[in-house]
Amino acid sequence: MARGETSREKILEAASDLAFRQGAAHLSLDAVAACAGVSKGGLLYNFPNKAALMKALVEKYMNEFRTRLEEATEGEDRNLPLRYLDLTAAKLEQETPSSSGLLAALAEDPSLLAPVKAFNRELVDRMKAGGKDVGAILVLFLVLEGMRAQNVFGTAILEPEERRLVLERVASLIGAA
Amino acid sequence: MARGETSREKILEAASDLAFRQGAAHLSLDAVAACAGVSKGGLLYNFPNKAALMKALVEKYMNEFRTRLEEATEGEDRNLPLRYLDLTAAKLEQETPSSSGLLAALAEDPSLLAPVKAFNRELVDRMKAGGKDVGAILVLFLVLEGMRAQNVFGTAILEPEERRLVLERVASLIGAA
DNA sequence: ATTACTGTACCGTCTGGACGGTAAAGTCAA
DNA sequence: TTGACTTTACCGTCCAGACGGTACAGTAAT
Repeated sequence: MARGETSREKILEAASDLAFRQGAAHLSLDAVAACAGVSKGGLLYNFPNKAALMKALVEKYMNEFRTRLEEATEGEDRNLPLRYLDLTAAKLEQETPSSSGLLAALAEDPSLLAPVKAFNRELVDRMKAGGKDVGAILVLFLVLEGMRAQNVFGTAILEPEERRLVLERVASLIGAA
Repeated sequence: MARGETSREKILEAASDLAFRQGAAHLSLDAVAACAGVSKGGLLYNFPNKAALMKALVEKYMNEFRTRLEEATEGEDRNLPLRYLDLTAAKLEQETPSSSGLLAALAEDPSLLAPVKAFNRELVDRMKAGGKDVGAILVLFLVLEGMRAQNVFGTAILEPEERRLVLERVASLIGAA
C-alpha cells in the first residue's frame, strides 16, 4: 500500500528467481504473482502484460549497472575499464542475482535484449577511446561476459580461487597497457 | 525415408532455429514440426517428448564439439588450448548455429545443461594439467565462453576485426606461456 | 513384414489477459 | 470536520486459445 515501489520490486525479484529455478520457458504470470506474494490482478496492475514485465526486468538490470558505473567513474573515462571490472566482479560474486531476469526476457522475446547490445557496444567504444591497448580491453570485456554467461546459464565451473586469478590477470593486462 | 538421420537432423535444426528467432519460451512442438517439414506425429516418433528433444539438442552440440576436439588433438593434450581456440573460433564464425539449441534447452529445464558444465570443467582441468600458465588458460576459456554467449544471446557486438584481434591476443597469451 | 513415417482427431491442462470488484488514502469544497 | 468524490493499489474469477501428448489409421519404400 504505502510503498508502491515494494510490490514492483518483489515481482521483479520473483520473476528472476523463478526463471532461473524452473526454466524460463515455464515462467508464468500466476507463478510469479504467487512467488511475489501478490495476486495475479495485482501483478497485471503493475505490469499490463508479460512483455512489459520482461522489459522491466531488462531495464532494471541495465539501469542499475549503468548508474553504478556512472557513479564510479564520475564522468572520467580514464579508469573506466578498471571500474567496469570491479563492478562486474562484485555483481557476479552474489550467486545468481537479477541477471537471471535477462534469461527470462531472452526466452520471451530475443529483441528485448537490443538495449543490452547497444549498451555493451557503447561501453566497449568508450573504453577503446580512452585506452591504449585495444586488445586488452576486448579481452577484459569478453572475460567478464564469459563469467556473466556462466552465471546466467548455471554452468559456472570456476573455483573462487580461479576466478580471482583470472580477474587479477585481466586487471594486469589493462593496467600495464 | 531412406535417411532416418535426415529427419532427426532437420528437426534438431528447426528447433534451434525457431528457439532463437521467436524466443525459446514460445518453442512449440507444432511449430518445430512445421518448420522441419515433418508432421507432428513424425516428430514424436523421433523424440517421444519435448524433454527428449531438448536433451538431444544439448547432446548434439556437445558430442559434435567433443568429437572434433578429440580428432584435432589425437590424444595429445599438449596443444589442447590452441585446438580448442581454433575449433571454437571456427564454430562461432558461422552466424548462429546449433548453439541456439542450448538456449532452448536452458529455457526448458536448466538442469539439461549439467553435461555441458561437466564437459567444460573437464576441459579446463585438462588444459590446466598440460599448460604452464593457468591464468592464460582461464582467460582463454572465459573469452571463448564470452563469445559464445554473445552468439547465443544475440548480443554480439564485436566487429570481425575486433574478434580477430582478441583471438590473436589470447593465442599469444597461451603460446608465450 | 518392417521401418519410418504422415495426417487427423482429440483430450486435459495451463496460461495470458480481460474484467469487475474493493478497500484504503488523498483531494477538496462547504 | 465532514461528506462527496477520485485515485491508487490491489484481489479473485473467468475464459478462449495454445500446448504437450495420445491414439490410430494409412502409406510408401525396403
